[in-house]
Amino acid sequence: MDRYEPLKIEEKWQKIWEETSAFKASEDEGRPKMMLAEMFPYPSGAGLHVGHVRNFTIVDVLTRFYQQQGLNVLRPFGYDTFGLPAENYAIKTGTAPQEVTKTNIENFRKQAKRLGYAIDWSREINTSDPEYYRWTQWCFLQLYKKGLAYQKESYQWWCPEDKTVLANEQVENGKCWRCGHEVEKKKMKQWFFKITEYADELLDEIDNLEWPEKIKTMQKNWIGRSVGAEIEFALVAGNAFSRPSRDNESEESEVSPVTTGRDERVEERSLPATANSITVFTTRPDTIKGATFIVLAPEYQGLDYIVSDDCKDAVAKYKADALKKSEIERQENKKKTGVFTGAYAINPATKEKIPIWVADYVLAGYGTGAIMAVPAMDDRDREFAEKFNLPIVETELVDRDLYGTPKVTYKMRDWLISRQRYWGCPIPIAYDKEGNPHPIPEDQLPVMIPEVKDYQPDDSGRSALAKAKDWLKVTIDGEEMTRETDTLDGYACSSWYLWRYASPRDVKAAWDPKAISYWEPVDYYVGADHAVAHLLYIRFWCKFFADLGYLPFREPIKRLLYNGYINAPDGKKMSKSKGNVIDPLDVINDGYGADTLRTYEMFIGPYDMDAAWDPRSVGGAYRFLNRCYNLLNDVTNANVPSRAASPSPVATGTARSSSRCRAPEALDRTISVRNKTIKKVTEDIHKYNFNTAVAALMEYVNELYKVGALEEDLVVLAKLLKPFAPHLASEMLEKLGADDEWPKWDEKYLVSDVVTVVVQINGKLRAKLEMSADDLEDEKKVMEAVLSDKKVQKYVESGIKKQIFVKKAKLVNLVV
RNA sequence: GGCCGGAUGGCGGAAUUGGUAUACGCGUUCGACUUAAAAUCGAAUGGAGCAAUCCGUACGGGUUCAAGUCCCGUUCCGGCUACCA
Repeated sequence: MDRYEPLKIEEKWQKIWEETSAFKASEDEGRPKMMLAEMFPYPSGAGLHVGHVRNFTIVDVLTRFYQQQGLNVLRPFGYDTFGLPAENYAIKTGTAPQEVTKTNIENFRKQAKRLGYAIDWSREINTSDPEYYRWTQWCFLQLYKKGLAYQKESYQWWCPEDKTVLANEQVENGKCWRCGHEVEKKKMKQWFFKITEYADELLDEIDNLEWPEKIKTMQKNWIGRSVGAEIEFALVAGNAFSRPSRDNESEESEVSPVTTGRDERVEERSLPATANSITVFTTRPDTIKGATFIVLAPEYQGLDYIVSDDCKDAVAKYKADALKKSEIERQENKKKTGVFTGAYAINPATKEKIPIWVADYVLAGYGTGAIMAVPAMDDRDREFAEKFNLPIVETELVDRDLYGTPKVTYKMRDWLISRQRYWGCPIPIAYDKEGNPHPIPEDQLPVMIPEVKDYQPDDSGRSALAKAKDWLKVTIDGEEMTRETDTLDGYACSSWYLWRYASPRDVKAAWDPKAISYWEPVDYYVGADHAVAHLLYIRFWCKFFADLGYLPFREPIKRLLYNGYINAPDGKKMSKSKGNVIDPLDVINDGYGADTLRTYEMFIGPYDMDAAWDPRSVGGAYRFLNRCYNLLNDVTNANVPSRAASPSPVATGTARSSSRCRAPEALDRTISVRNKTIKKVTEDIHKYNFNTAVAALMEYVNELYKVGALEEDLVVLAKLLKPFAPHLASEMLEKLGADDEWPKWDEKYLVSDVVTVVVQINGKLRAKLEMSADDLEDEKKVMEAVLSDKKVQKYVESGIKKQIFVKKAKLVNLVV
């Protein structure tokens, strides 16, 4: 009698899948398609994480489920390889990131294969492969041509110690995540993508997506559309037209690092600088009669024009203080501060003269940087008014359009894509002698990443690309130019990779229109991160390339599944420094095998909730698969004496070709359970309830252990098991001589002849009666049976006030 | 501060959407097999009680024949966001 040896079985099937290219997909107009993908991983040196396994296994369960249902399924795989870790490693060791990346990919691929994923390996992609990033550069040029890639001055986080720009998430409490040095803002000319151009469509189409509500809400909030009005408040003559004595232009360019604390939103806006009026933005123009003062942001451009002489010093001091305050200080201290400018404006609705104040609770980067304060309606305005004794008047509402012009504003800013880093996709731009940008001609792509010896960035604020002196020189249309040394944000590389999967080896185009229109949009996209950034950027690019005619759809992802994290047994995040990391390969190699690991991670809890790893529960998944294997043994070796140590009915009561071993009732019961299981597992997978699908399979196996298994029971078991434990299931199906076609259930086996009726007295369970299903149809018969029950009679001696019969629930409730 | 989720045995979690609370798994206990252990198989397992029964889904109310599920209030926990006018 053989034992369940997962590593042996898994090696065998992985070899078969590899040699037969079992999951290679190709377009077939005659068959319905299904495309699934996970958010492709960054191949770190640490290899696969149990979190990857959960993510990839969800995709794999769905992939195999639909394969077994006969769909033409594409499940590709790729690597998101640009990024800081490889660059840091290069700086530390002098090893080229290309080398590190190559090693890491090989390791990831090997590990993913050990998990038995149904991947079409011929479609593997890697964003740092020149054959890939030439098309990333092509995408950039399309955006550039349409004016959606542009340059402007902007402030960025800068670590003076590491001499590098930092992304927002690399700044922790105002300090560099690597060296702990306090970061500062540095003004640099930066490239942006004009995502705001698509703000409305990105927002409006969210509601049509089959995405988790959580993600949809986050995207809506991020875009942050506010419908309101801009209203002009005339300044009171006398203080309105005095030009400031000194030229403040130079000062303006030094100050006003307007930031919002959000990624990629470091930016300043061109603020209105009118000298005789102030334009405010409000979502409540109807409350204008309650506007008793105006507040300007400290950075408000033109502020100096309106300040009265006696207030100049106070305003200048307040402004200087506000600008000196760090981001953290401004975020932490929410107490209202501000100063009077000495100026007044006229409320167009009430014709009242109202004072103009400066306060840092008004943000320069949003709206016009000026607000009309309605303390009777707005909590912040009220707090400010109370603190500075400004008038608070109850307001009657007026028509919204009476005094202003309708205006829509967004919280979302354009996407900053410049990175002063070596290990990224070079921006395909060169500058002429005057410093004007020129696109690199498409036939000169890719702009290769130059080889350098030293990857460390320096004080110049330029990436290490600047050190490749020869590479910097380029001739375009006979003119000598200098290349851009910034690289693209990694999110640019991942904004189109799903389309590359359709024709990954295409040398003529980024993607093949025919292949794209067959496979995409993606049916299922599964990930645990990037709720806003990546998932918004890819939607943006999709709309852009649809407008250009390159894509036949405007939304790239039909259904999104957002899975939870797997934490350490103590409930904390796994991390190398805490030493609580579970290595999935260790779990496999310990003898449990990949099927156990996969099944366990699907059983661990609802897929979208965080879960804590429980080493002991892994054994539970293993025992379950072991029981499946033992059933297989019993059925295929029916004439062999039973396991010596196991006098279970399975071993003694089953035979390959005979149902005589089971009593007729047991046979009926098994048919019913089998059909119920098919239904439950099928419906659960459709609802992504992978944990209860596995539980249903466990129940099924428990039942087969009790009453004995027939060949047909095991064929069904193996088919249903295959998405979760494909190696074992394949082995079972092979031994049973069956295909893997997804089984169907028959409703007629789901209804049983005998039903249990529950009797409640005053809502409390008091008795259970067995009854024929036919009798249940007749309320009179049911009540007769209920009232003749001795236990029930005991409770109803005092008489029945009311009786309720619920057929659907097979329940009777008696009120006494 | 705002928005969105949660709270069920010793633990992870089920519950047909108002109808038998605790499926399935882990753990624990007992039994079988074994020289023994592991593995495997079987049984039990919310709490109190000899029992009949009573109490149990964070807490306090309510609606209902019937509430884990619906409504009102409270307390914790998690996520996102953070003065966005």
